[in-house]
Amino acid sequence: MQIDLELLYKWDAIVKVYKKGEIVFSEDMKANFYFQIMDGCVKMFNINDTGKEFTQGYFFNGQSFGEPPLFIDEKYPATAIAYLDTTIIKLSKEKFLKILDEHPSIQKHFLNLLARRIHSKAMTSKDIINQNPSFRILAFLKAHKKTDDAERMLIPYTRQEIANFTGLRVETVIRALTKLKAEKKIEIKNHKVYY
Amino acid sequence: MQIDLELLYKWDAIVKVYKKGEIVFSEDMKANFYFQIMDGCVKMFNINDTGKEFTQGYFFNGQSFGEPPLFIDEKYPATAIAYLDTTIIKLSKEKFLKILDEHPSIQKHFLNLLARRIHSKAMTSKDIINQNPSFRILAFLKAHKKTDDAERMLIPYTRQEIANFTGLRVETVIRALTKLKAEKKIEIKNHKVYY
DNA sequence: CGGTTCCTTGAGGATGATCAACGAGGGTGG
DNA sequence: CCACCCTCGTTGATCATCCTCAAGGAACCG
Repeated sequence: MQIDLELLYKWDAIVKVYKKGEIVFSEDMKANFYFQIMDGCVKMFNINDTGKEFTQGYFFNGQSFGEPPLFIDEKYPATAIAYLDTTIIKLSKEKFLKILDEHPSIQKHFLNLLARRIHSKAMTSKDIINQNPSFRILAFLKAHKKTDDAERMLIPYTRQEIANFTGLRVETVIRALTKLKAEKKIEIKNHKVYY
Repeated sequence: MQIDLELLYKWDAIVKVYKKGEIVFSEDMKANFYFQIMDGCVKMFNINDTGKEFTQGYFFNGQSFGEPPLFIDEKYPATAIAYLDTTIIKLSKEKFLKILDEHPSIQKHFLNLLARRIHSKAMTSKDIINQNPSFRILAFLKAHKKTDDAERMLIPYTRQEIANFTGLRVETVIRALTKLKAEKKIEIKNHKVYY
């Protein structure tokens, strides 16, 4: 949970429901609001000239997203859409910045949040750029399995979604997964991937 | 300039000179220090299994680098080396965090810094992943020319360095640059690239 | 000058993208 | 309950792009 809901309400935050597929903000738009998910899921992504998607990330219950441009007066580098029907609480940029000023602990919280995001973006870049399909996918699986548990866990993404995260095509993902299965790096049961 | 030198000295920061090519920290190392460049240049990069480099970024006079892991107890995601003979002032993690606690304006400064870094990493990813060589290079040139000036400016990077930034091979960069020159998107005079 | 680093070009090859077709599963409405 | 549809997964064949390898040239520096 990022900012306490009580506090957000006190500052006149408004709650809005986005239908699945609805755009929350678009690439190159000016950033005017702080967004925090109360329920649902949001996807951030880019589309290139040929229509191929690159997924920057998914955000879930309690998480905020699209904050960096609020701090630095830059446009959004990606588009955010509701991946499911999603309830979002939003607060104007000015009030958000004021809350940070008045609550050092919240400011510190965002410092940590942004640090984690940079770290994960740096990891993502190095795990995709210059790497072969199997490596990219394995790195993706590792990153999305927070725990270091030895035991296998179900990966809740479709092959297309994995492709969008890794900059590959579906067919390439499928063929790489088959190879990884043969190498016992993953399991596939009933078309579901376990890592 | 990040943190005032006087303040750093007051907290017993130490100054160290790194010879060109010397490693400041390595990928997967624990983060124990805050680093700020007094003079010189530092490169952050990763090397993949086949020895190919991906450059995460260069840092110059007055800039700090490698801060995110200080906030979140993570290992460094990349290696930092002195690109030139470089003088760096370093402060222990604990004292760095204490300075932030005691100086809200500095904390805010880092919030802005990290926001800028995330933004730029998001841009880099979308400009590399799923994009063709010319597009990647053009995006790189645009990003490294801060000003929006119409006039051309000299790009101070070798073709190999551009390749390392964009995830391409030197030969591919050279061939793409030739094409871009023919399309008048860049100029090349005496082997030097202008954008 | 001699050496080093950087740039350039060509030929050939490998990898992942593309295109096309089909199969499997799950949900919905008649 | 079955038929249909829609999304997701799968496979094979072909293609294009970028990488690789090899060789040599240009610029720069002590």
